[in-house]
Amino acid sequence: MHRLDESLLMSLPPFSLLDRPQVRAILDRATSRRYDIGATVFQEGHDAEQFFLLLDGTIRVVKITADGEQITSLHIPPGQLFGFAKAIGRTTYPATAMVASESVILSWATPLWDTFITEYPGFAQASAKTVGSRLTELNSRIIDMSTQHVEQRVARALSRLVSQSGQRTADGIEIGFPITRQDVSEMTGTTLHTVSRLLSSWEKNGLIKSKRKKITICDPHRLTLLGEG
Amino acid sequence: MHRLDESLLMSLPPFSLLDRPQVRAILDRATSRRYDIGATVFQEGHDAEQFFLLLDGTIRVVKITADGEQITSLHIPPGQLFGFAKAIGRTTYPATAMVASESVILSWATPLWDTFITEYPGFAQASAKTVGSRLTELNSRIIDMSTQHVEQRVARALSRLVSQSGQRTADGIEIGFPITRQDVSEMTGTTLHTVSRLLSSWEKNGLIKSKRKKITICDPHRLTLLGEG
DNA sequence: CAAAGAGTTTGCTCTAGCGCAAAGTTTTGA
DNA sequence: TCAAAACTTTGCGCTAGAGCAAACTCTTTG
Repeated sequence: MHRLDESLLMSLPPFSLLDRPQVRAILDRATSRRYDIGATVFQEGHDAEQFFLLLDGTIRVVKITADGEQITSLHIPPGQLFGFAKAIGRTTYPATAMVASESVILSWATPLWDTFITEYPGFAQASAKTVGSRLTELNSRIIDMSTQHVEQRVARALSRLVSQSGQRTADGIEIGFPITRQDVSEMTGTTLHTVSRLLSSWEKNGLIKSKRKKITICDPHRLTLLGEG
Repeated sequence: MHRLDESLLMSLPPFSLLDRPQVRAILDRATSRRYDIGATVFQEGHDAEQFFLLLDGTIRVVKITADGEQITSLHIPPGQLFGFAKAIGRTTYPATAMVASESVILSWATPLWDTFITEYPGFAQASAKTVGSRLTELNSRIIDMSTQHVEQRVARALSRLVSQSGQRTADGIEIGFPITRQDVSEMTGTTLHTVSRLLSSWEKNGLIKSKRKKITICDPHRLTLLGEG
């Protein structure tokens, strides 16, 4: 394995408050690995032996409901820590992490978490921020679900995805990883049928374009308006 | 103000990993205050100047939606820390905390958070647990909202409330603070009408008893079954 | 003790969106 | 190259539950 280049990584959220030697020290203890699409990084309930940093790609974090249905609880964009059970006082992973698009992931053994937290206050602060933003995100999803209609929820979900991992293309901004109607329905608490109908009608209005597993937002502004009901 | 008795408080979650002198030190820096029902402890968006520990009573944490509607994001039972913006990397409160039943609350100036965290690893660990359980709770509410019908959601909400702050009475277990149909509807993303209808029908079946602002679960087991659909 | 206020119940109507079914399309892989 | 598998679209009927309206009951207060 080649040595990781700290200068490229220093600007990532978890490291932004650290100086170069600190980042160097942390990276020197990391393992880097590439994962294919569909791979499982860790599974709900398993012992949290490692924590992770997504360098490139997308991770989908899913929970399985009592009756076997699967729902997507969040998407991790590159540059974020995930699977840090230690930070939330757990010893097992609370959800399953799957690779949504080919990813490069750094990992560390869980015991290092405490080391980093105590040795690098900047790291502690940054990871608190991450946890905080998850909390905020979940909260606003609950609000959405309790007050918004599905059209608005789907619009918002797409907006979020685009802002996390959108990529400019000729037609507009495209969601940076393969995503099915089913996926979107799992994120918004609806059915793939309804999502399909919505996307079709939006496509007719020129709001989006979509292929199989691909969604491109042509008019992000109008989409946002839709989401605000 | 009289001196707080550390021996009574040592068993509370935030202190359970600390020894007596440590708890003593923390308590010596706390301010204790009683709040009447309906009072506001802090408001969303305001500078987080303090963090809190609920000794007795109940706190309702609410968020206001874009269109002015208010939704209850969680209830704090006695013994829990709340308003710890620092722990989630924020400088302002992310929600509003209102007093749901007459409460006694300890508070500390926010800068002390860092002091406690670094000086008392047990405190850091315990607060991570609290954050973690909030995360878990929100997550499972999202799952509920996306997969369960309102009858099941309401059943679960009542179960949660009862397990957090239930009090034995002659008829069964009663929710330990005044709560309206409207409140329940805000917790479950439905309307007070639907909640009222549900409670009425449950009352006919002998599952619950309810007065104005009071709900008593006569048959907790059957309620749980209902919640599992 | 009246009168206002706060909370609850119930009836009725209407529709968003689910569930089911079936056919179309794209991709995979043998 | 031809199935089979995976994904998507569309149609149709149906119901959970929202929205609205109105009456009822308990509580507070002047």
